[in-house]
Amino acid sequence: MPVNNKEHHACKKSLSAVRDALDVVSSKWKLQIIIAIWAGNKRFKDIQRQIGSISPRMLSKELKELEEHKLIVRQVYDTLPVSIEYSATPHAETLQDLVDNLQNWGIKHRKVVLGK
Amino acid sequence: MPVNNKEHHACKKSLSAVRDALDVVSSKWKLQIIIAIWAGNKRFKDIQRQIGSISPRMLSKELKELEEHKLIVRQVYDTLPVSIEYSATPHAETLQDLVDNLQNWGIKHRKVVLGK
DNA sequence: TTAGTTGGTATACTTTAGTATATCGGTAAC
DNA sequence: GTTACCGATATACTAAAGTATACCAACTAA
Repeated sequence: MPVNNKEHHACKKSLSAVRDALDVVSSKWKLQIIIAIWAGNKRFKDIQRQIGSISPRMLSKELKELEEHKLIVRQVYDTLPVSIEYSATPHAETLQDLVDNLQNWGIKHRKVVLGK
Repeated sequence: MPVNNKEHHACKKSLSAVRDALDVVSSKWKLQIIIAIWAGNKRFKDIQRQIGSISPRMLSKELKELEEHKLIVRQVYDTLPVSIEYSATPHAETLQDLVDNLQNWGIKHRKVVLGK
């Protein structure tokens, strides 16, 4: 990689944007939760059962953060008792490409490290 | 995002590859170190000075891990005293696209969260 | 002779992420 | 009336990541 290369410059210019992306994508549970919701699980307990190993504390915390990040929405239905449904936003769908890229690089990387 | 969607399936199929990529990319220092090396810094102290805030302990640890990941190589020169040079491998260059994607998603994401 | 550079290591600490487990008020089914 | 489900919260803990600071032997330049 040459010095002052255009791509190098593009890479260096903003690691804070990279950090923003990683805040979402690098946590142990956030992607798994979104995937569980994409798979049709809307309720707290459904998501918890789908993932299997997440504690209610973490699920609660991560759901709140995902909502703050506008990746999911929490809807309260006026039933008795109230029921609550989580759904993924269109913004969450934009994660798909990023996750694919991470995955593909991960596969390539493993081949390089393990000597193909 | 519909259930049983092809893209959804592709996303779910291997979160472990995503984890492999994140092992490299989500640490506080690894990318910064590679960027410092790309910028022409080859020696331990040069890299440390370039980054500015990294402790020698972390730099040492991260350099070792980057070498294990085959992203950099450590060369020992038979001078007096011995001098050591780090350089990035071609494999490290493949990170460029991934980092660009993370960065672009991060920028998009910030716009969404802050309401454009 | 003394101060500084090099490529680190050692020890101890804090901070962040994640785990484990018990509990809650309300409701519904048996 | 008791047991279980729902959507969580509370408290306490462990583990992983990162920080702070001092130090080292070998060498060099003033």
